[in-house]
Amino acid sequence: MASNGKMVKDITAMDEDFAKWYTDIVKKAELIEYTSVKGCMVIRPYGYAIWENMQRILDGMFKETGHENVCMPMFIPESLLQKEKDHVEGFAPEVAWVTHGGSEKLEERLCVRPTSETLFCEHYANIIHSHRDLPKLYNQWVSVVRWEKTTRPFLRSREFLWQEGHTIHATANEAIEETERMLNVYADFCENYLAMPVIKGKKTESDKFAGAVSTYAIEALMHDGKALQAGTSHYFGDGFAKAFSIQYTNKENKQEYPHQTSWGVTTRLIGAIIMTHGDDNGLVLPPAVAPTQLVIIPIASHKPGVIEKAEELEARIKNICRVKTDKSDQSPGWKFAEYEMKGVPLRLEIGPKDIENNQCVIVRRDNREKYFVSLDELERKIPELLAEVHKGLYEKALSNRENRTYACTSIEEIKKVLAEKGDGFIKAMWCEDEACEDKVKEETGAGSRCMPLDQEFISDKCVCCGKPAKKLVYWGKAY
RNA sequence: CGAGGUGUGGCUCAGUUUGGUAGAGCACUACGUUCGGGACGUAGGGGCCGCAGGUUCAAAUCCUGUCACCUCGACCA
Repeated sequence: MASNGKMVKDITAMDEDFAKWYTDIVKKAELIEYTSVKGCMVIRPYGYAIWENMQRILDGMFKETGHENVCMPMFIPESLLQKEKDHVEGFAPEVAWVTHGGSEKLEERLCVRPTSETLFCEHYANIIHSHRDLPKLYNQWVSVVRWEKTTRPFLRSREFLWQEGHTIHATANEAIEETERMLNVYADFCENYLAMPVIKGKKTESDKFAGAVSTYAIEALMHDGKALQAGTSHYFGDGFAKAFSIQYTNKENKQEYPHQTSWGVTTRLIGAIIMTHGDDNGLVLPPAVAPTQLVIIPIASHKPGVIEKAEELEARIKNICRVKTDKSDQSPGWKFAEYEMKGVPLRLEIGPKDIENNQCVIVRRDNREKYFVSLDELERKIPELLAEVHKGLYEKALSNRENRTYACTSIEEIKKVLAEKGDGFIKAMWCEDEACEDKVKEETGAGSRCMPLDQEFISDKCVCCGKPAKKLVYWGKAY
């Protein structure tokens, strides 16, 4: 029982308060516990159950798109990591090295995987010989390690859980299609299961994944106005294939280099949920991934018949939602606060008065709306309310994003908007010159987030240099 | 790695200026009364005051060193 006291003040306040609010939730909702290894966290059962639900849903989506799960080693020999130049340059600063096996020094040190492209490539080189061997559509659920300097639970930890999809195709087009397909799967997942609206877009050249030809991402806006990259999908071209000598014989009996992709989402999505839906009373979980979707709280449970009725209801509704009954001897008020802190979407109160009237009280977590529901109606009403909670969360998040998205046509305007209205997404045109991209970030603090797939026209001039603009870019401060 | 800050029961902190028996609230344990928004009473358990030296009759408090963590920069799913 970790929860105690009230939440830390207004979440819309300054950065520092927001950070405090966030770390408060991860502790009090019993999502994580810190460890003696800096930047590494224990994901507690409640937090892990959220991840398990995400895994189950995503895995189903991956199977539907024809992907198979595999498992690569945790260690990458240094020579293997170094085969692709851009890739190693991007990751070298943040990898952890294994230098000893037992008491003996290793001849070649091994890095703890920060991502597994190189391992997949080595494997592809072994198994791909003919066009008949393509495509290969793989995915793995593992943890990776990146030796970050500053860390924050779920958003940036030194070890984190993720899924990484890796695919290899005969043609560039097929690989590009795969890259876009998986980006859409992620967007679908975020919007329809996590109730979190996202912007689908392409990263700028300077913001690409190390070794990629192009990187796509979904970007979400947290309710403090900062952007969070919620998932990425990369197209590699044949760069890795060349570096790792992956070749196949095509139908004309010629040697060809295949084209690759990779894509991933991480436990960072849990952080995204906290910062998208959470409020002053704690966590708010989207029903699709909530470990408990409905908690039954008996009122005056010492009185005859109350516990029995609660148990009876639990048995009845356990087939239609994930339900739990709290029979502990805490006071009802304590329990209300506790399950609000933990973000349980629906609360069902059942007490002597209700039993007398053959009804119960159901309260929504997202807006605290109260419903008196006849006990005969539960099977119909509960799924309906869960769907409404999802809808309510999505709409609230969407309107927050819309209210915090500003179209600007000059650096001065960006500065003014950010100063007057606070952080958010800035929509502005760009000439595709990296110098302008850097200058906008330097002067306003807002970096380029992505070039949305749905391009809009705001002006024909670059927000920075005034030369002809080529792309609409979303800019923002990011986690 | 640069700049600031903080280390005192599980948590949040007071006490440090001016050295003199280690404190509070919450949490925890037991029993009883409660129960529709974080209940109440009674009794209890839990500390080398981050660590190491020094000054002193006496150090959480003063001095020196050291370590850890946090915030802000730079880097990042």
